[in-house]
Amino acid sequence: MKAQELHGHLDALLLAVLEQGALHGYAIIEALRARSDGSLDLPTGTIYPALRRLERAGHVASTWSTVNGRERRTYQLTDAGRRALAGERAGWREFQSTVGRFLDPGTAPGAPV
Amino acid sequence: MKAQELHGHLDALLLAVLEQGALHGYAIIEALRARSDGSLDLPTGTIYPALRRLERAGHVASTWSTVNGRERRTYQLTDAGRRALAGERAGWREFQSTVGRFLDPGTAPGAPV
DNA sequence: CCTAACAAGTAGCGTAGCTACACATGAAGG
DNA sequence: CCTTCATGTGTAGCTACGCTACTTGTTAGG
Repeated sequence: MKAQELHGHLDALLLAVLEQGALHGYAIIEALRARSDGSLDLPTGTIYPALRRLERAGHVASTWSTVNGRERRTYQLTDAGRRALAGERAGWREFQSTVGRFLDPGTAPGAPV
Repeated sequence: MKAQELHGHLDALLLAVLEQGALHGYAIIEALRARSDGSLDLPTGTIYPALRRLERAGHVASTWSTVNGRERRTYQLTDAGRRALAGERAGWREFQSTVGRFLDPGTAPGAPV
């Protein structure tokens, strides 16, 4: 999948992944790849800056820990992040229904696929 | 709707609108606004360059005409454009399903909205 | 006359994901 | 022992693309 299409939706994906439990950056990349069956294979140069953006926005918080001599920065959702995720979900639904109206002819929004 | 999210999907929307018949730039903007119930209100600075991109790519062709003393540039889908639209539709479905896997099931475990 | 709607267009900006690096440790293999 | 790979974090610079703000021109209405 062309990952450029993610533009504007990556934050939502990161928040959604972290919703199921705190993870460190590298694990987030693997989680995205696993849960998307390999469709989403995002480079570190995309994920790390995105996580710092989310932290600066207060949507995630990070804590350092050392595992096997390696430094890990584990990210967890904040309350604000959880609220942001809800907003992102609403935005996604609107986006999906709006674009779908043009690209999914015949598929009524809300109808079971 | 935040229109920035369109990133990478605008071409598909334009092709989809032109699929139903040739239109000039201004009319395309109005068609997008109408068919999206006002959600998509795109500025000319977005549409005109996008149409020239599509023309350069060979996905649309344009013809000038004069209506009421006003110059109109009418765009119509080419065969390549029709094929491109089919590809964009496939891409959209994949994108939708991939992102949806992260953002859609979230409402299930909590409370039905 | 002046403003608003119609119609097309460009220059320059900002956001954000990508490429290509650098750096460090631990495990595996020759 | 040394190399290579997987793990793990991070930055600098590039590029794509939609947006803001502007210009040009015609017709219609107050």
